[in-house]
Amino acid sequence: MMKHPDQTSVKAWAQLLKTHRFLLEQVETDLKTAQLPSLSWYDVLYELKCAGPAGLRQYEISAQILLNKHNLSRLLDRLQANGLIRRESCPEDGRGHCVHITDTGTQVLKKMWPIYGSAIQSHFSEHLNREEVQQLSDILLKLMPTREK
Amino acid sequence: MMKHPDQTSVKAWAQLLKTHRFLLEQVETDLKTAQLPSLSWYDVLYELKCAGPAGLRQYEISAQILLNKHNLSRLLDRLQANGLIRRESCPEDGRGHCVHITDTGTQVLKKMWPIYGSAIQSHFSEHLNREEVQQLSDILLKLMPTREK
DNA sequence: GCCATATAGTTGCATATGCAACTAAGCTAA
DNA sequence: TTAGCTTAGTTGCATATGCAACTATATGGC
Repeated sequence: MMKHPDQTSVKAWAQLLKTHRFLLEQVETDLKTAQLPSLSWYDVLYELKCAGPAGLRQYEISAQILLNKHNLSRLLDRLQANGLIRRESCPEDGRGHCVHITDTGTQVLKKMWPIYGSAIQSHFSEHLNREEVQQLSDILLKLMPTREK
Repeated sequence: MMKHPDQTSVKAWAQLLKTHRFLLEQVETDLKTAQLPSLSWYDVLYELKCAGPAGLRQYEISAQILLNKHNLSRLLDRLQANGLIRRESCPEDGRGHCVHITDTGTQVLKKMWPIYGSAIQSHFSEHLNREEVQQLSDILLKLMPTREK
């Protein structure tokens, strides 16, 4: 026997989908207008930047940005073709690759942030007060799986 | 001069993207497992169902589900090819079409809801209390453009 | 060591999306 | 009326995504 959600929950869910779609479109448009790559590129470059010189394995990036491995593989192809990342063979695991951000990649990341940041500001933060931002963040976090050790 | 978002806002924004991606994947998987069509089909069918016998113009659907016209056009192609909707020429406007849901479409919608509903329940509502659901809904709504008359 | 099985990543194919150009019909105003 | 602009919807092309099958290496039991 399946439990079904109440009306309020359904509305909230629908609102989540709709608002997300709306905001994403705004932000992507801002990036495109500034002739910058899309968010998915930013995500990968950002993770690699945070990882530092050690780089990341593909499955780590995959887990981090919630993109499945086949799509990540091809996203990395594109990034590599544009010289923003480098794949190196992995000493500890012959199957895998260590992915590193290149200098060009770092520069692209630097160029993207002002636009991306101000898009977040103007489409998102500007419409909420401190408390709302915090509440939203907390609630969304509760919907994600708890990371077991 | 561009204003930039504070750290908390950026975290909340990132959480929005991530949680959305995570939940969508869960729900789509549930639908696929039950051998049902994807959410985008549901969205269209649902809007048409609500519209009743008068049907909807494509631009109305487009505005409602925030899907641009070219993609909607092809989504409708697929729905029509599967016999779930009907496009009729529009008496008031020779350029446009009136889109109607078929009986088959209504049946598909009916079959989808139990799965979709219980997916919303298990991946979404179940993890939040009443107050959180309401807060989330309200906050998300504030991020959407205010419908001017 | 050797087999079965699991994991990392890639590739082929079908489908979905974004963008720009297009057709066709309505609207406005001289 | 008709010329110029706008709107509704479709189509071609490039790109992105999902799914399943594949290669290659690693791991665990015997």
